[in-house]
Amino acid sequence: MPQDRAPTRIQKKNRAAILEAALNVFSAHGFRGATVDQIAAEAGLSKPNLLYYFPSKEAMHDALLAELLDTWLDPLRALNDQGEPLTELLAYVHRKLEMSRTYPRESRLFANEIVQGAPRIYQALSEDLKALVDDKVALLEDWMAAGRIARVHPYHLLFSIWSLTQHYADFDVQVRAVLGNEDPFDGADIFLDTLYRRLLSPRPE
Amino acid sequence: MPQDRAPTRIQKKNRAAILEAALNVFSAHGFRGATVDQIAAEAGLSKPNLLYYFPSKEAMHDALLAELLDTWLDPLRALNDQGEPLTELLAYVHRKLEMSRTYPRESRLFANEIVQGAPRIYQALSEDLKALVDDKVALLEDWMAAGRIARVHPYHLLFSIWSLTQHYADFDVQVRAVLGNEDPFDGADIFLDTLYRRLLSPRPE
DNA sequence: TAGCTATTTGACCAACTGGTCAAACTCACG
DNA sequence: CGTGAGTTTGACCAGTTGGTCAAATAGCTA
Repeated sequence: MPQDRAPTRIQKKNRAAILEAALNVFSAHGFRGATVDQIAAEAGLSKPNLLYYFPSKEAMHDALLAELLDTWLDPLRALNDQGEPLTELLAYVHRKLEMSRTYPRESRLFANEIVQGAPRIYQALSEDLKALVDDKVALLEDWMAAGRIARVHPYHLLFSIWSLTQHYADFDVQVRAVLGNEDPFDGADIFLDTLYRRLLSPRPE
Repeated sequence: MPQDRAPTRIQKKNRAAILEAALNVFSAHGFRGATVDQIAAEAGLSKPNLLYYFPSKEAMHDALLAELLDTWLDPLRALNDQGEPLTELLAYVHRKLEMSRTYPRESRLFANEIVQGAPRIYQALSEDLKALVDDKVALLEDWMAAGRIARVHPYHLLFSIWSLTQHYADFDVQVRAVLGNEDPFDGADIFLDTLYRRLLSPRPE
C-alpha cells in the first residue's frame, strides 16, 4: 500500500472496516484462533485485500492493541487529585463498569492477551501501565494518610476495581448463564457502589 | 487403545503425563493456539503416541475441562449452612484465593474457555453451575433476612468472589508487572478479608 | 478521455496441523 | 523363552492457513 501520502477516502473506509472485523474475530477466538479469511469475510473484503492494507495478521492485532491500551487507561488517568476522594473513586468504578458494558469486545481482546501471558504487550504493562498506576497509588496513599478514605492496600484496591468491572465483559456468558434474564450491569452498578462505599468510607482511628 | 480392562501401569503413567502437558499448553495458548506436537513434546511422547491414548486433541481438552469443573465448584459446595455466616463466607473467599495460588493453570484454562464464549461448557454452566449457585443464593438470602450478614445482591456477591480471586491467577502477568517483587497473594489475602468484612458485617436496620 | 495511481482479486505456494496406519518393538505371564 | 496383547513410531496424508504475485480493474486528475 502506498504510504507517505494522506490516506484516501477508500483507505479510511477499508482500514476501519478491517479493524472492526478484526476486533470481532480476535476478541471471540483469540489471536491464534482467528483466521485472516474469517476477518476478511466479516469485513466483506477478500483476503489478499486485507493484506494490502495490513502487512500481516499480526499487524492487525497490534493496531488494535495499541489503540486499546490507551483508551483502556483513560478512566484511571481521569482520577482527579482535586476531587472528593470517595466520589472520585466511585466515579472511576462507574466509568470502568461503563466501559465493560459499552466495549465488551475490547475487554475480551485484552483479557485474551493477558491470560495467555501478554506476549505482545508485556512491555507496555511494565512501563506505561506501571508508571500510571504508581502515580495514582501515590495519590491514594495521600488520601489514606489524610484519613479521607479508609486505609487498604492501594495496589490491590486498583486490582479489585479492574477485576470486578472487567468480569462483566470477560465472563459475560457465565454471568448471564447464572443470572438468566436479569441485566447484569444494572445490578452490578448498585452492588459495586455499595461495596466500595463500605470498603472505603473513612473510619475513626 | 484397548478398553474395558483396568488401565495398565503404563496407561496410568502416560495418561497422567499427557493431561499434565496438555494443561500446560492449553492454559498458556488456548485450545486453538495449542498444537498436538507441542503437547507431545511437553509430555516427552510422540504425537501418534498421544493419539493412541486420546482419540483427538479435543478429547484431551474435554478430559481436562470435565475434571476441572467439578474441582472448581468444590469450595462453593463446602459453604456450610450450619456455620457462622461471615466466617463461612470469608473461608470461601480464602479457599478460592488458595485455588488461584495453587492451580493457576486450571484457572487460566477455564478463563480461556469462558472469555471465548464457553463453546464447550456452556451447558454445564447453565445447568450444574446455575443449580449450585441458586441453591447457595437461597442460603445467602436466609442469612441476609435474618440480619446475620448485610444485605447485598447475592448473585453479584458470588460474582465478586469469583472475579476477585481468579483475577490473581488469570491476570497474573499484569499483577506482577505492576507490583514488582511483592508477592501478590499475601497482600490479596489481607485485602480481600478486609473487603468482605466491611461489605458483609451485619449493620443496624 | 488519457494516463497514472490506487485498489482488488484469482491462482498459487510453503508451512503447519490434526490425524492415520502398518510395521516394529516391549512387556507380562504361562 | 514363547506368545499374544499392549505400546511406540516413522512415514504419510489431506485440509487449513498466512502470505505472495501478476494481472485486472476502478478512481482521480490533467
